[in-house]
Amino acid sequence: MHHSTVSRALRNDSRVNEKTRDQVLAYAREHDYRINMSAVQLRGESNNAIALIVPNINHTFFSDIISQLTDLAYQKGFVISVFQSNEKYKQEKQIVNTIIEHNFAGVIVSIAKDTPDGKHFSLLRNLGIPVVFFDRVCEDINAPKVLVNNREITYKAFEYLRSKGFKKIAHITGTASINVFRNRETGYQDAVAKFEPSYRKSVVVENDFSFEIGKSVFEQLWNSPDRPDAIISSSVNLTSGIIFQARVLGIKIPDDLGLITFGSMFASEIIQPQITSIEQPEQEIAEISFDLIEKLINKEIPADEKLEKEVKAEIIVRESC
Amino acid sequence: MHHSTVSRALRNDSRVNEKTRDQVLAYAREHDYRINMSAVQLRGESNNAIALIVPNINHTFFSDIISQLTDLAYQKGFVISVFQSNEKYKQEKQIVNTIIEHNFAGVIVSIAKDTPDGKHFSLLRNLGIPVVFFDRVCEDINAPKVLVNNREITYKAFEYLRSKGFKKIAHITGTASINVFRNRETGYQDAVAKFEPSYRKSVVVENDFSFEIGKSVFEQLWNSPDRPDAIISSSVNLTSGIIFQARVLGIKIPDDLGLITFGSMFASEIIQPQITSIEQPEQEIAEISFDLIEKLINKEIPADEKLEKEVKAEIIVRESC
DNA sequence: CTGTTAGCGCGTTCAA
DNA sequence: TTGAACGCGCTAACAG
Repeated sequence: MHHSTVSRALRNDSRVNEKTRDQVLAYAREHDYRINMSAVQLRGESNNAIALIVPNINHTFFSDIISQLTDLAYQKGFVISVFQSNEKYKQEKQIVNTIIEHNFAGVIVSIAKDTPDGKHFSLLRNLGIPVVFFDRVCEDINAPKVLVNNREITYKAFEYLRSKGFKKIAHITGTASINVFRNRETGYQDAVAKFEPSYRKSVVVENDFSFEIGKSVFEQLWNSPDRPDAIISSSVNLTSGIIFQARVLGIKIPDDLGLITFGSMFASEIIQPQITSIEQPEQEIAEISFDLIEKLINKEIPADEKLEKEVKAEIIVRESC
Repeated sequence: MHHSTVSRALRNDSRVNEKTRDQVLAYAREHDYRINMSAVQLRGESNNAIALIVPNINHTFFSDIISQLTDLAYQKGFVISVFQSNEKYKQEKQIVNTIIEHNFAGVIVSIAKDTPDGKHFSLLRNLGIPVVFFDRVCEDINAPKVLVNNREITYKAFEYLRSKGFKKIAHITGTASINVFRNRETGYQDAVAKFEPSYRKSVVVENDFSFEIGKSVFEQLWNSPDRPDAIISSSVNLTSGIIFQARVLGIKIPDDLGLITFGSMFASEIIQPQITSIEQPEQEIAEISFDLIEKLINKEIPADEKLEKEVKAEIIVRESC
């Protein structure tokens, strides 16, 4: 039997005799035959592996999205391959090289903190590998993007704190070079301008968000002349530090200090007081991102489409303000 | 210039003229030329992508190991590609198929809860792709394995609880079909036999460990005739539920109930009381696993070597017992 | 329905 | 030092 007949049989090509096909399949099963994807890809055939690049796997927001995407992809016959940039532009570029070399079908990405531009991603697209950005995006490149309403929700968080009687609301967030944190800051500034122009305090944490940084930033803030009576925190790691240090200093939440945090605290049920939080719709982000990359791979959308989808975070009211 | 000269130049083959090589490299850079890995692999060349299969990305133990492995791999020029089996044997087999089809250099794996045997992994090896198991392993296959001293540490946890005066120590753990939980149970049974033969209570949770399951299992246990005065819990998710429900029922930890949990609670600093925990050396597990897969890939170890490395978990004493 | 041929991009021969 | 020819495993196109 000729190998091209075998090839057809294995792909259930209708032109092959049933008996022949069954014979081939039986033999293949018997001998654990596997198609060689390298050869398939060499011929330019499609490929069902999608690369997912995240700054940090070890972070609830991203690991939730990874899980969701993996499940979605399986249902559609795709495989998600996860890469961690570790917040480093350099590693991100290395990953992009690997993706090019391994000829992935598409890429879903949330960029590292210090990624200055999207040249490496343009390159991907020039080589025919479509890219979808989510959450943290490159602004100098036209590509489908899934964004969170950070500006709006921060504004609303401020508004909510005010409605609870807090007057001196501070904002602890990340570097303005990332759209996510810049937009939160804009929302904060807008709210300050609207509601309480007399108090304004933003703390920008350039380091990685951590428990320790949260402790020290909070203590410094508390002991400064700008002592706030409420805080909007951009990260659960910082928030843990804030809660801990507040406890150390004998500060009562929410009596002495109101608190709203972006992100959900693991086991938030057993932390007292339970922290009011801004929850981002991870599942929706995953769904939209996957839908977009699938359409790009199938060329239903051009790869340089300027397409921005916004999803809405929401405030889950608990006990901290 | 002939393409084979170009090929040589790109690989820094010594037989090519320096001037020619520089010319080629300049041109390649200029045009963003990338080598086509499919073609390379088709020729049977090596490949620097290592697949990592975990039951759940969204779980501290595994996401820590993923992070560690990713960093280690980068330092050695490898790329880690993470796959989530979602605790499903079926998905695990699909992943193995993908790995075969994409011809990964090697696989590091911790198996799903319902994986009955290691046939799919034997297949990998028969096809020349080496496998290293860590934590949850297949017992019917000879391959390098990285194991945690679960039996011993559970025994010690029991011993420690006893030293604190607890008499009725229960064990909440997972299905005995997984080596990890079976060994913990053995450690528990050994300790019971040694120290306190009059009380013995194991609860095996077959479902996925979750906050809700933790709540209900604990409440049931507390209201049963076998009410314990201390618990060793196999999962932080279960533990959260236990803590929550204990609070609901007005049970004081550690006064009414002693508690030791496997795994670290996120933000454990702000949970009161702080929970005494059994911490597994994620970094060491990652290092040993990577070292083993690297040696297997380089054929410094035969792929079917029966090689078991044991790492030691340790008890971090906090306030819950 | 099945066989034949050609070529995907690369690296390895062998020859020049 | 370079070029030409071949084949890795597969599939599309064409021929039978």
